[in-house]
Amino acid sequence: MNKYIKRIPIFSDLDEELLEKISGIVRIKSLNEGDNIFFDSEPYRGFYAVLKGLVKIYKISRDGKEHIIHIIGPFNTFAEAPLLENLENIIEEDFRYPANSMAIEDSTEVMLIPAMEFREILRNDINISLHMLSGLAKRLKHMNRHIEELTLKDVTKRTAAFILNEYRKITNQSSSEDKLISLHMNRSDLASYLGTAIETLSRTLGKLQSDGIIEVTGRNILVKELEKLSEISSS
Amino acid sequence: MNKYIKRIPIFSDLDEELLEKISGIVRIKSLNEGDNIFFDSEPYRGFYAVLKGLVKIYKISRDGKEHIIHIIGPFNTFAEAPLLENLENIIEEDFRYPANSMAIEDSTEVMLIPAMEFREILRNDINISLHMLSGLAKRLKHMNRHIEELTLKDVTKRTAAFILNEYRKITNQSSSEDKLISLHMNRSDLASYLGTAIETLSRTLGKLQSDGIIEVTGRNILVKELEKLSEISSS
DNA sequence: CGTAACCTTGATTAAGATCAATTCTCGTGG
DNA sequence: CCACGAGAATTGATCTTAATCAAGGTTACG
Repeated sequence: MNKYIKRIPIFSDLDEELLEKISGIVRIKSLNEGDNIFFDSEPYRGFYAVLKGLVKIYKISRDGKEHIIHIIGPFNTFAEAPLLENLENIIEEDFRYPANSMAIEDSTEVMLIPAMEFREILRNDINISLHMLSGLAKRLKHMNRHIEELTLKDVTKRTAAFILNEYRKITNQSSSEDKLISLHMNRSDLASYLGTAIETLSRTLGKLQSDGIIEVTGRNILVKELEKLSEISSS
Repeated sequence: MNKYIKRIPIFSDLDEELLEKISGIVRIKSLNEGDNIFFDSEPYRGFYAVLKGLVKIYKISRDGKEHIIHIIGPFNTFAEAPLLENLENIIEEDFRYPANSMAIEDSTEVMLIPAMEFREILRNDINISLHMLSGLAKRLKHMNRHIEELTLKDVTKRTAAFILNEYRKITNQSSSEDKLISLHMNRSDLASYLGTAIETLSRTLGKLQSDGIIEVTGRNILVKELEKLSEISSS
């Protein structure tokens, strides 16, 4: 059995037998930065879980620009919607991935959970479906916040909110005094996720640094004034 | 039994006995435009379904401005997230509504599905949870599109996309030749939903009208050039 | 070292927010 | 039935933010 499978929220708390069954249908894929996972409109195979690394979900606009909608980290799932949207019908051909996805870190690992097989499991186990409900609800909440931020806030506020969020992620899991955040991605991806231009992001980070609130070194950010950062993001 | 209950997707296809049970726990509320349903941070009672009319979900930013995140029409549900997010724990006191909600049409009717009672039903019936999964997945998709639009498109494109979407809703349900769309809401709400200012929306609608693409009369919009509208929204 | 990708900084421009002033609409009471 | 007033919508002028265009500077890696 894959050693990471239990750490994926929707599969936690399942009995061994079921976990074995799921382990039997999944496929692991190793990727490097820039490796594609699926393309927009490609036939739907199933959904994914990130085991290691970082994955971006993005769309390409008419003028060829890339726009990142989500960034998915370890033990989070993505692309479940096509599977869940239509659990009754089995007309598999019509299902397509609704966006593109790509690894944005080297040695990223993802797990494919094939749609057909998983649908059967889902229909027979209420626990999984309850877990998935809870997972989707959390995602909804996260997206609500994202929408809120995109409409309510200017680039500086959005950037501060992002850094703050990363900071909290780190301090939550490791109780070390280390306030150093690693972005794990380049300026281009971060700018796209924050809905701004690379140049604007660069200037914004520069401003936050010259104000003594953060210290930027390449892809690392050291938070110096947590209070001020929080103040900016929610003013 | 409430006559509308079967038209709510998550309750469709359930057997009569279960429907009776659900009917027994829900509460109907009649509202007029401007009537509040719940406030941000208010203790969570349960989720809602719109039976008639229109409801907005919104946040108030620090500077006192209102920002509409969703607009919910008949037979759609809202505020399920707090219930689903934490199905195991019963620590009800910590649950709060994550935003405000208000009726934006006269004689709106909503149905409250109380959290405690419904949780029990959900745990015992796999059909409901599968339906809810499918409902949430659709919502996710819709939100994805909304995020996409907010980041990818300028106000004109967003406005065109909105009108196009309303147009399709109408032509899907009634096969009449009537291309007249009713907004069912004032400029302020629409502007907020589209993430722009009232004045900008007004100018944008004016421009689309003077270009002969639509015809605006108060809250009604007549689509004159469907092709061009579609062209604008996706250029 | 050399080159390409990445990042930063500067100057200019465009979209849309904001402020301000009218006009329109509609409900109410004389 | 008309006049009035308030809220809603439009129109105009100005200002701000951030996108775009352009040029250097840094870093990583063969």
